[in-house]
Amino acid sequence: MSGAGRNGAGGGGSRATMQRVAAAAGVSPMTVSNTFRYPERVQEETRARVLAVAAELGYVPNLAAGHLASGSSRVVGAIIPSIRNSSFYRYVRGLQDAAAEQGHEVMISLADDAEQELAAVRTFMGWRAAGIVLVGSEHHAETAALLRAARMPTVETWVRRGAIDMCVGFSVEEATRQMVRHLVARGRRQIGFIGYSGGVARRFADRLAAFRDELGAAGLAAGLDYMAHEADGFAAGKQALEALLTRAPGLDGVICATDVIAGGVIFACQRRGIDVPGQLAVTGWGDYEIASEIVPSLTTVRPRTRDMGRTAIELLLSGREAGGPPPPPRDVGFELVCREST
Amino acid sequence: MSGAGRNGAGGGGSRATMQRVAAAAGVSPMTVSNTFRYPERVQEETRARVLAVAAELGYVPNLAAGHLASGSSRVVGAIIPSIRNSSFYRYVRGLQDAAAEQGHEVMISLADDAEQELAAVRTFMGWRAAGIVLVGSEHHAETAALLRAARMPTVETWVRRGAIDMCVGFSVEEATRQMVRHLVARGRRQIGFIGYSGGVARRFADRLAAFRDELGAAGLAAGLDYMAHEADGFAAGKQALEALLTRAPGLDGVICATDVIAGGVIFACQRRGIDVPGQLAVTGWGDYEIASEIVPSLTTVRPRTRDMGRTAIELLLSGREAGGPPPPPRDVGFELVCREST
DNA sequence: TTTCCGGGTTCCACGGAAACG
DNA sequence: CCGTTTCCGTGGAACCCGGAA
Repeated sequence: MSGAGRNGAGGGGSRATMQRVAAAAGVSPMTVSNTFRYPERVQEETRARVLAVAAELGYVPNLAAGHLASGSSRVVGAIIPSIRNSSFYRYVRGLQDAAAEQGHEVMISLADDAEQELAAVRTFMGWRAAGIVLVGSEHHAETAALLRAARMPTVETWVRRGAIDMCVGFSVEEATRQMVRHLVARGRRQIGFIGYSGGVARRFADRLAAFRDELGAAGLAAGLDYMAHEADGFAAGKQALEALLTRAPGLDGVICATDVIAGGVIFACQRRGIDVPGQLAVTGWGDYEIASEIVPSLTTVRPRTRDMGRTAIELLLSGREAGGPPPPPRDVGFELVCREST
Repeated sequence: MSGAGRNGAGGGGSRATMQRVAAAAGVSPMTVSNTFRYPERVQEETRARVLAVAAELGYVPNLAAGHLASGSSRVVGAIIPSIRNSSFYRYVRGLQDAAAEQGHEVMISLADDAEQELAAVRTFMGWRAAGIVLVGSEHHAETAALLRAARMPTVETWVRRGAIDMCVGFSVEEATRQMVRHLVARGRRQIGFIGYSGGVARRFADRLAAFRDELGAAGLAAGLDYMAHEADGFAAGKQALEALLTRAPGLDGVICATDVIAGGVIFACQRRGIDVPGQLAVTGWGDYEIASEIVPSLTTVRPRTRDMGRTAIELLLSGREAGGPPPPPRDVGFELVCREST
């Protein structure tokens, strides 16, 4: 750790403070402060001089000090489980755009499991973020306790029932039911479901239940499901397809928990010479970009991820009374996109 | 009660401070501080009591205040241009893992253009981050000026020549040359190159030059290249393939700037009935997961993205003397992965 | 403008208890 | 047996940088 100087010298590098800039520019510290926070309050000439000196010294106002003095930080923390797929991209863009409109910044932290998520929550709380956005409603017990005890404004996304504070999502049950009805209407009779096991498994529990329920309602058997290891993306599809075909050689439809799994299924079908959708109908989830490009293109669920991001910020920065009841869950809806694979 | 402070604003909601925790636990603020920063200095019994009270109040030490007081932050800012593909995932994991080992946190900010990148740099500098990691060497002029003036430790990644401070990457020229030689050795004679235009175009300039140079060295014509619009992922491949085939109906090999473009090319070939690799050899870049799963699987370049992330952190936290010369660029290498598509 | 914090850390002083002579 | 040293947990004072009255 290079015990660099007691103070400054090493590390952060920036020795520039408001005082120094003020001295160098021949103005008072207050003027420097105003130059950055309320430029219109400072005469143009003065402002230009201050900015020039600041640029020369590499000075940027110390947000930590500002935050401490003003008591409000303009940072929103977003914790996401993975950046491997494009729907999170749109989601994060939604967060950032909406936050920027209100003069806030979004900081992102990646967390693959509940443990890491908790650590990230601690950090954001340490920064006294204006709010925190999580994905899903499965968290470390301590995460929920901490956020609630601190009354940190929190939004859980991608789910319709939050466990902590506010939430925004869409009905995965309804989407799953529509998928099943779609396949049944296309004449499919032996339909399987592929999800992920592991830490994210519970995220798929509702879908699996809806899948079974709707199949039952259609008078079809509902025992065909397979949970692939979550670390496998496309490979999960291959693995699952093999398992399902062993159990049900007459399988003629498969509902996948993500477009990536569905893509893996399609690739596996290409290798095994199975015709999609002739022999097997395949559906995905998420409407990632690959869904519209793969051959055959993929029937999938398109959630309004960008809206979800925007709505999360809206909820977070709505300025609800601390202690007041949380606003009701928001539903941004989804859309069934039918393509060649069914 | 909620608006305890002079300016409520509803903000963080957390009114828990060290003082309050100390009072509630019947100890001095110092003991609370020690409990969190140097647990071993505090007697176990006292520590347990403090932690219990802290949990109850939802108290987490205020990092802004801490950083202000100590003059050093344990945050590394990473700015990445996109989270649409899996190589950034591994890269970010590398950053986070390495940072965690040294007790640091990585905060991520997404920036699609130089303007946004500069804003993110400002924010991280405002928080007095311990260091900043950027992607590429194409930045806003002010970005470089600011970072240098403030002596902010900075690492540029994915490139071998940095413009600011330190850098880590691998030789894209050498990788491109190997690709070309690989295709030529496979008997290809009309080889095209597909990259992206727009803001990221310059990132591909070196590759394009190496492509032309190596083709020339092989005695082949090197006029076949196409820059697709960067917003298009897979679709760019389709678009580019059509353009190239129009110009060169005998096209028998194509080098793509990313696996996603290559995937798009393969999908387009499937639609047009072009046999890959029979009629057309296709190569990608990045070894995203799809490369090994798509049919046919993709010959591609596998950069050591995870190592790149780790190395970036290593450089950043190496504790170099402020003002000293930056360490030489680091090369983490790459690997040519040959698969079915060639 | 000046002054006074905000919330925490660093450095050092304090005092009780155990160990030593 | 008592006085003194050592150790260690705890608390006090002086800041860190910028915002608001």
